[in-house]
Amino acid sequence: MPHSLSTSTSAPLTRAFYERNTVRVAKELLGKVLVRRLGPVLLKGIIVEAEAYRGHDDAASHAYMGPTRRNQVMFGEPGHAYVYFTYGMHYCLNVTTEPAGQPGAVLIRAAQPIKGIAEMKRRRRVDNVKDLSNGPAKLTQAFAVTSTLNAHDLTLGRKLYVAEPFRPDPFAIASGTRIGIRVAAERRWRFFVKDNPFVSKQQR
DNA sequence: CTAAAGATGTCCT
DNA sequence: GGACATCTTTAGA
Repeated sequence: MPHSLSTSTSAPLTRAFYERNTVRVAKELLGKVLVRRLGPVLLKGIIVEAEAYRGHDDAASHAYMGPTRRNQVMFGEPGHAYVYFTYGMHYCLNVTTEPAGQPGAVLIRAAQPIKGIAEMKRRRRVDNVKDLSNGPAKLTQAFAVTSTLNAHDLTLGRKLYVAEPFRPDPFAIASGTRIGIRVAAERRWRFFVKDNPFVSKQQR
């Protein structure tokens, strides 16, 4: 996995993949390929870090208090993008999980770029590949994800989706506590590819 | 209506 | 290790 250069991918993951327990989906998203289509330009990265956020049982989740205008997509059909704006300047990308009516989302925190790197460098205004998408807001900047993609259906294979890698390399999964939260901080619902240099923070 | 915090990144010391 | 940018959303009055 750490040095996979395969850029071919298969069809988008189906609804059934997302329509399951959020923690499990978070784990299984590791090693999958995030694909962004910008007209003729194709951007791809292997997901190497993700966090699970649930509902009434998860005080750290946006959905903890119930549905609001911002989080409503978390309560909808699984397999859609949940993009929110935070800190007055950053976007974060999630994919929705669990059956419709039941909230859940997985925050995509980091990816290993494998295609469209020049375009990502341009968007990020940095030259080091390791700095392109090793963090949730860096990733959305590199992949050109903003609120216009909120609620986008990820099973259609259009502007944004997730797919199986063509030739997956084996890798080990590690878990840790979620980053940047102040409640429910004991839960180890952050998953990442062990020893992968594109993970945002390796500790814990 | 108002205030406070936020699933962060960058630059500085 | 810490300050700070910057503004939407939300909870609570």
